[in-house]
Amino acid sequence: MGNEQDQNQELTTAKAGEVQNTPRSSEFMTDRRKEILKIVIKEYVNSYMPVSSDAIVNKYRLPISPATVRNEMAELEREGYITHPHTSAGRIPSDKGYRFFVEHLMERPGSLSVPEQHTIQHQFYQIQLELNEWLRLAASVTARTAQNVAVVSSPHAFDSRLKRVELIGVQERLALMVVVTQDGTIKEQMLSLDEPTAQEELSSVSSRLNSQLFGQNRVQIDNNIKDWTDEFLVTIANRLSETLRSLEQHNDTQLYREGLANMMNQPEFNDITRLRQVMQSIESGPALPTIIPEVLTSDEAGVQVIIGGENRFEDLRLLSVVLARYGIDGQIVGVVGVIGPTRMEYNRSISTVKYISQLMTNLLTERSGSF
Amino acid sequence: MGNEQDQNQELTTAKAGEVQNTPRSSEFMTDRRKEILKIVIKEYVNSYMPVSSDAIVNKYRLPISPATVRNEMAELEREGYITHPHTSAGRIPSDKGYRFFVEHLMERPGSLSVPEQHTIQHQFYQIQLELNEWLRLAASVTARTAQNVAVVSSPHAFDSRLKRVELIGVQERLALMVVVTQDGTIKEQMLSLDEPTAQEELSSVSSRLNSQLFGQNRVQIDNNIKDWTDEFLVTIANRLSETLRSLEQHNDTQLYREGLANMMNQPEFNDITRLRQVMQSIESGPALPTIIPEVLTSDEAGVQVIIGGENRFEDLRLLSVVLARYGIDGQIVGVVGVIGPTRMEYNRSISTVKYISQLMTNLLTERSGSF
DNA sequence: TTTAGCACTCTTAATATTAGAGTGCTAAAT
DNA sequence: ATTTAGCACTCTAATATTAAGAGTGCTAAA
Repeated sequence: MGNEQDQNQELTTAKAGEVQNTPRSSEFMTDRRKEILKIVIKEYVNSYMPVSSDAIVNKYRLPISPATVRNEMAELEREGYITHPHTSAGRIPSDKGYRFFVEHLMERPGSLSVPEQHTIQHQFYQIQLELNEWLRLAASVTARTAQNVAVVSSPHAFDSRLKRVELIGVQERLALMVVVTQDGTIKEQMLSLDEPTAQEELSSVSSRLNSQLFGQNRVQIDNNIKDWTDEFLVTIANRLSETLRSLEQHNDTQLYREGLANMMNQPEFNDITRLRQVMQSIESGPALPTIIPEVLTSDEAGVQVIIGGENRFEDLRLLSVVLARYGIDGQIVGVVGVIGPTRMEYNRSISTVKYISQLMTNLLTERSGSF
Repeated sequence: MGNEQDQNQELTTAKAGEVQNTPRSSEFMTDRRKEILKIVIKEYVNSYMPVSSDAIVNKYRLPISPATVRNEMAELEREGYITHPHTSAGRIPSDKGYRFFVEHLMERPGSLSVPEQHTIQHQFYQIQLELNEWLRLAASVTARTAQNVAVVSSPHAFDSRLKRVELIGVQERLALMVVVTQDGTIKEQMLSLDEPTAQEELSSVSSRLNSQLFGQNRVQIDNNIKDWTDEFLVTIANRLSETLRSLEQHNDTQLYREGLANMMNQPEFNDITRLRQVMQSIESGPALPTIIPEVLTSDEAGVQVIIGGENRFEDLRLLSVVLARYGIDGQIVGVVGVIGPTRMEYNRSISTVKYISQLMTNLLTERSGSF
């Protein structure tokens, strides 16, 4: 409220605007146009109602007339930053408008508020120790904080090195193999054995594997066992190597989704067709499985924003995705993100994703000490 | 088609019906009325269209007139087995009608078709070894087979006995504890330690725990460690005991849901309000967390069917739930189920749930050999 | 360059109209 | 004692009609 009034003081005529402070990146985007675009987005994000020239002038007490605003909006539309749903409707932002907003207009996404940080930290403290569920819980916290759908991918290791392997007999011919890697990943796998095997033998095998293969990655292990002779030992070592390989492959990546309900209630999804389309995109569409590996390998380290599919993902047309990597680059990384309607609070989503990815990185770092 | 014609031969007059074969359980439900109810349900399940007297007579070539059918339908309605959406619409089954159908009219749900069984078995073969994901995969297979939403609860143990515990150093003061119980459950837990501790010491502790506490449950362990003196050993043993307790408590139960998309496309959910309501019930409603523990402790061993919430669960009003227990009674059990609109193919859902619960039981049994 | 004024367009809601589907009831037929 | 033909009646669903109002774009004046 007070905020809006402050900003209006910069807002007199276009000329005055152009003369002012910021080194303008484009001839077209005068300060006044920026301001109008900003207001259109702000209002539309809050209300999901097309924004009219009158409303802008009245609500924000601008020292210019609705007609002037209309002229400017017409220009903004010509350049593709906003549109009309129909002739006699107010303006709504286009994807290009959101893009410009996110890059130039939005207040720099700061941190979340301190109380919020505390709430999240508190929840994370509990997550920390619950290895099985921590990704799901992280997704759930993210969804709640960003008030949208959250996705979290299980972390993917680039070079898994054995920290420890245990073999536990389950039945005469069935054993459980638990593999822990240097980066803290745990993978369980059942092995069916050709011969009945006692726990003593399994223990002896695992202790030999531990002492001889500790700290090695898949390639080293494969090399190492080439000239081993004990057939049983080699069989198990092979299974171990396979397990490490499966960790490095993407097909092990799991995606946790939470908070569909948050998004479902947004007014843009009062249209049943859209709601269904959007749900399916998120549950089983092709976009996420494409984007996530990209983010994992991207050079960009920070938060990435994809608005309305950005012409690449048809099924994300109505959605925006805010993503960041978490983990330790080059060793073990995953993705955490927020999905919502293009009309989302970008600032909040970005802050959330940034903060949570940070926390998740800390957790992983802790867990993967090279101790 | 041929099937329907066969059945019609029993269908002449009400009197003839009453005289016939089956020992009738109620005065009211003559064979003819049963047949009509059956047809109404069958048609409605296929088409989601209210079923008219004419349609019944024509499509099934009944040797009676539409007027007679109307009279019978009026009776069925008076007794609450079917209803009208409005005066000039055909009949649709009520929950009571579905209930009667499931109990008396439906062909006994047999097994799934052999090819289907093979498909499922094939998928299960892969699930078998993937311990981390097997529940999710089971849910996913169930959803696909029943063409509805599937839920699977993680199995809950009544009396967890230690099979093996391993401690793996992660950082100086951070260790990973992996607990495997007799019934094959694996639980990982991070421990933060008061003092820096080397792997050797951790290994020595775990081997002592293994040898002294093998096969014991939480109570026995608590008893056992009372007079231990090694402080560190006691600390760890306590954490172990806590972990076993958490396995026995319900708060560890996780619910896997799959196939929301299947249900979303049903025509009854063209109404956006219903769709949202139903999604929320399934994602976060109170009904499932109430029902599942009931099923876990119920005397009823077979498949249970809850139609339209059966007056107990307001948020399931539009849904039916088909549930069965899997696992080993008294040791470790979970729940697998199918959720869909009340207008579901009960036969198929029941067969599916029956078959899958069977397979899951086998898997668990295999895994929990008292070897 | 800005703005007042105004014609114009399009949406949305409300209201009417109509055809047809399917029933319930009555009275005749078996 | 059932069953059925016949028919009046009810309600839906689709389509058209109307009217009010929101908000624009354009023109001409400030």
